[in-house]
Amino acid sequence: MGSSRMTEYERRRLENIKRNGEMLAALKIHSRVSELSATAKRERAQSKSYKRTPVKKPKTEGPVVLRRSLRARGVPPDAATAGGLSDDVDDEKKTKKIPKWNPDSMRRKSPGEVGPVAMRDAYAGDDGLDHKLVETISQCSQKSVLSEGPCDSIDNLEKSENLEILKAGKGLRGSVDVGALQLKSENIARLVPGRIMSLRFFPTMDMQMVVVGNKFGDVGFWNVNGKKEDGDGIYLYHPHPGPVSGIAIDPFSISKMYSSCYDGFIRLMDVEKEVFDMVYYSEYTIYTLSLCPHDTKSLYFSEGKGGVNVWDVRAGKSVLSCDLHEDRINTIDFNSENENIIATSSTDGAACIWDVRNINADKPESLKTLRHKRAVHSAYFSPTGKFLATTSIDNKVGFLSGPNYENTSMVYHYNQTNRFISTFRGIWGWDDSSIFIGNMNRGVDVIFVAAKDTVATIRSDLMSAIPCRFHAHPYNIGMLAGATSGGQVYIWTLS
DNA sequence: CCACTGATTACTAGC
DNA sequence: GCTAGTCCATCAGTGG
Repeated sequence: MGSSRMTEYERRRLENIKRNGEMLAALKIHSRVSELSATAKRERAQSKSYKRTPVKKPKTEGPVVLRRSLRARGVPPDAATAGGLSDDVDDEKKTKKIPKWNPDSMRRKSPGEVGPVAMRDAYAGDDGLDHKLVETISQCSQKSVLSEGPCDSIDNLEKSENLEILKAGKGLRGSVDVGALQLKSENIARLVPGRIMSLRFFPTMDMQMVVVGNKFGDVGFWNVNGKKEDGDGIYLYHPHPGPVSGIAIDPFSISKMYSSCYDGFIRLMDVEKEVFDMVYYSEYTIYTLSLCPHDTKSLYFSEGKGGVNVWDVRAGKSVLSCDLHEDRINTIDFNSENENIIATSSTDGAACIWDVRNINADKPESLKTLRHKRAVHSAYFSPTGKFLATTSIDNKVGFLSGPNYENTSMVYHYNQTNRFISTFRGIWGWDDSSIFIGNMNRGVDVIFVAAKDTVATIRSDLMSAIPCRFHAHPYNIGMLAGATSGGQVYIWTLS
């Protein structure tokens, strides 16, 4: 590499930075929200943060063997070891390659083995609070059982559509003035080290609990109302050996939380048994995980290059396994009005709507396909199910509408994140009016369907990083969580 | 068709 | 405050 090449490289790099700066500047003009804070010194709000045990000695184990997705290599499912727990422990597991750039994954015994892991063994904090999370969730589930419903606050609701929605395990609906969403300093915390890949609220009104999964296989919990003596309600676990790609909590039993991992594992955190149980393991990379809302024994997840698997947790077997896309599937979402209808988004550039009762595994045909010019990173149905919103790195957010989703509209949104920032995914709030989506200027853009445009940007001086993954609290209208690639979580509230 | 290479440039940990 | 390290994303370009 000669010095003249370096100079040329440096020049191109500066040009790129300048060009991106101009793009951001254009975005700023577009936004109707004050940009006063864009260059202002940001206050660091890090009073709350995860705590972990000291780094254990890195253990070098045996010969290094790289596991690769068989599906990605075109090996048919029969030839793979995909399947349930009856399969023998894969020897490769014990010699799994530990990336040298990831000291975090070496700090303790990696739970990359088949079988249950006790929650206390997976606890990664050093504060002696390893049982506090169990107590908190148990108390909450106890209440739910007594009230014979998802929670005991149903009586406080108007006897309306919302009651039915709650009983069905769905989220509540309602409109929110986005201008009223506030980010308070006590609602910011760092839950895990490194990049957050998945984020969920616990579906209950009895507490405000978020859980995140990061790139190192850590899972962090935050009881937002947790007391200071309880570690601010922040608890860190390490149940997976690699990136946590999906989290799903049973809306009828919040003591059951599923999580998936790039390394092919699905575990069930069962608070009653106090273990991270092994539910599924295969050679394929699992990119996303979803729980069927009305049939919570059915896990839907994506495998390898374009595959979808539907796993019956009770029976311990697959009820459907087929290739729906040409490349990795990034999200699977259920239509709340008709839960036989799902939407998938894929790196192959398509977002598809399917009827799960009618998928021919040999020749699957979608009800509807929306094509983007590049990879699609999410496809989510609106709260009523009447719209589908897609997010693609082709800098478009797509909306499908109409009785058969025959109407398409594309809205410009800058979706270029670099390799250190997770991709943006536009998520719905509590009604069909708009979606929330991160932007590279440390804000949350609100795109209104009717306006086909970004009509507001939520910003705060307290945000020190880009929020890229979001979840709207299913039962607490106006409570929005955003996660960053540095392990932080922001929670906006209405008051 | 696939495998590989190179560029990208936000954030945090740690001095 | 500043700097080094990050490296399981993604795309474009290449070479077989």
